Amino acid sequence: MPAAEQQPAPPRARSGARRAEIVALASRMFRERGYHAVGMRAIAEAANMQAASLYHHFRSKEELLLEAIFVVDRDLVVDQLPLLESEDDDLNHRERLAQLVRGHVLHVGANRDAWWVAGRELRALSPEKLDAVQVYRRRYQHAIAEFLAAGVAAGEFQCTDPRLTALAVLDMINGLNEWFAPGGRLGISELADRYADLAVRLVAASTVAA
Amino acid sequence: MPAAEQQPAPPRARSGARRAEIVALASRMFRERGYHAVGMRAIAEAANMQAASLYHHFRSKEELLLEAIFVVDRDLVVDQLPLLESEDDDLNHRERLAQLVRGHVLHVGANRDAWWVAGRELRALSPEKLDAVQVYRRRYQHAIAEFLAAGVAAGEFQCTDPRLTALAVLDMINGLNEWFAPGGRLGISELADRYADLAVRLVAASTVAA
DNA sequence: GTCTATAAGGAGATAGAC
DNA sequence: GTCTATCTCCTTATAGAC
Repeated sequence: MPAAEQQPAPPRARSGARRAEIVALASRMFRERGYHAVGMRAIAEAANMQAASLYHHFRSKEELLLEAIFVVDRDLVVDQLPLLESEDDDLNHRERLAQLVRGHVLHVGANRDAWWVAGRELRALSPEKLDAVQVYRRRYQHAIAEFLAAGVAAGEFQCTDPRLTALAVLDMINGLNEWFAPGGRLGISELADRYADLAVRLVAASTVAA
Repeated sequence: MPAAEQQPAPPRARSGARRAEIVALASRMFRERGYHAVGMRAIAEAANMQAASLYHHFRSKEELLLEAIFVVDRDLVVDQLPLLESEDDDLNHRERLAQLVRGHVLHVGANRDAWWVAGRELRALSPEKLDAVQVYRRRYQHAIAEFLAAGVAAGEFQCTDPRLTALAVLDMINGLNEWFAPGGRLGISELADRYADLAVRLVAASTVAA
């Protein structure tokens, strides 16, 4: 995560360690109480510093939010796209879909705070920052829709509206973040398997013999 | 909606018309900008009054929020439960599930603002008010899980974990509210039909010939 | 039922010392 | 890189006139 930060770079701090700590900590607070309900003073207190010191690391509260959201959206796309786009794979579409869903569920489980914030606090971003995030999001949705369509063409899937089904699958997975908590009835890896099964059922051309 | 308001009643205004207008208007603003980002002054301005006048109609901003959330959650349960609980129906489980999903999708489409707020601003409620809402929500989830289990027992459904599948179906539908907008590629009644199909695919015991 | 005026406090952000 | 002190503005909510 703290790799590859050679962008135009914010005018103040650009280094990683402390900055990343603060982002993680703010993500958790945003998740628990909501972006607008958490003040810079509260974040500073959790980081054992004064509010003014936060402005050495971040230009504004919104930059803090963007960092939490953007990194997660970008990471998921980077992790998952190869699975969708590789053509010369020896896996069939059904197995690749299952892998994709498992990977997505595990990513959500491993980054609950950031996913929660990414899912619910987009509105707090300025239009330009919002666009930067949604570029990744649209690319992911589009890739999944294309993949489902390819599965239909290959005779493995049956799906009247790949775009809609892609959204339905993603919404199903993202909803998990609303109620999942470690230590519950089902662990995240069990959930990954079950959601993969559910997704396959949504598109499989006929009943599947495992 | 404005019927049956003979509860203990808030100490100030208890009548309906203006109050309901303000709730609807606040719901839209909460949806667009978020509960904490919308001040009482902004709500008052939209209602063509001063902030202080709002406190004649509502004891607090939180009471306004509760009204938006609670009515919607309660209404959905009241509308949908009969479909799940009636036993002597001549419809099979598959058709009843399809009806349930259609009803839910249409309800979301018809109450977008309120559903959005109910889905995302629960945290802003005090613990007692939150509980009052979640009683309805849990009842609905439980009824669906039981219904799926009954469908399995009847040999119509195949479903290894009805509780999880109930959550997955609900999350899939509620996700719709994130991206649905009237005038888009698909209208709400088309979406209702397609989501009903998807839900049936998730649980049907074998491929379904319509 | 709506108003004006205001209380009491919190917000994001900045200046400038160290 | 962190501090103290402060600016400016906005927040929810109330008091009391009309």
